[in-house]
Amino acid sequence: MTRQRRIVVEELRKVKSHPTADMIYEMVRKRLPNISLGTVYRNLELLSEQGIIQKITSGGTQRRFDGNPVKHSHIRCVSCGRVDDLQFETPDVLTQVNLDNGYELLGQNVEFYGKCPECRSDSNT
Amino acid sequence: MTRQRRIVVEELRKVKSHPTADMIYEMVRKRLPNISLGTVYRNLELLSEQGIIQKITSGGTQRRFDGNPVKHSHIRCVSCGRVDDLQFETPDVLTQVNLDNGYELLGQNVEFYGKCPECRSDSNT
DNA sequence: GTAATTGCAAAAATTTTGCCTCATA
DNA sequence: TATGAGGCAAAATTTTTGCAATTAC
Repeated sequence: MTRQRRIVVEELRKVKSHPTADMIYEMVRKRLPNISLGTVYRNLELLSEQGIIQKITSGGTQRRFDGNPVKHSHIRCVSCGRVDDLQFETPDVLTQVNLDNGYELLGQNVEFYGKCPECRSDSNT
Repeated sequence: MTRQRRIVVEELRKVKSHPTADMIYEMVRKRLPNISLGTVYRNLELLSEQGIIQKITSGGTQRRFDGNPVKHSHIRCVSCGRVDDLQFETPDVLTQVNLDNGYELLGQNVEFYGKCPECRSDSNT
């Protein structure tokens, strides 16, 4: 666990948002001005493989990361792409789905989408 | 509705899989050898804005598209990234979630993940 | 001391765009 | 025929990688 890796995790955990790799790069750079974007990518990849953070499925073009390793639901703004956590307990109906397609079911996640407070007020102007 | 756009839709509807833009490009190219990748991208974007097809949130680095404009659930293979449709009716508990975060709720989707038949047998060898 | 990691820069991969020509309605 | 769309190629964006130097344990 290098300094770079530790600080990537710390910065990611500091925010409740779900930043993209280059947002994280900018955040980390305030503390480690010499860190390179490649290192940030390499660490995000490693950390998510190890289950210390998670990659979240993204609607847009860029990946987003979540400092919370525990699966939970998100809501994504359809206007600006921002992703927030959502208090939501996965109901049993989801975990007990019966697959008939040959897949081994490993998990599930509910994705909500909507319009975030900022974008709502933008469209009111 | 040009020939290119029509054939993009036709090819996308032909498959039950959820191809990436360049997979669609290759499929369409068999019928229209001169089509350009840019056109495919432009049409996929337009068609999904118009609700004729949909972009689906993807775990990986590339976007995937779905020829079926009706929202439905998917299961993604954690090994190979392949995405299949899933017969699954959204339960009421999901549509009646009470948000307290200022978002306007527009919809929701359940994402399942697992290991596809091919990848299951790969790991058995 | 050894193996893993970093920084840097180049490359790869994916998506978007400008511009001029051509096709569609 | 006017407008929107296509083809091509360049650019922009996002992610990955090779390599020599450095760091963690």
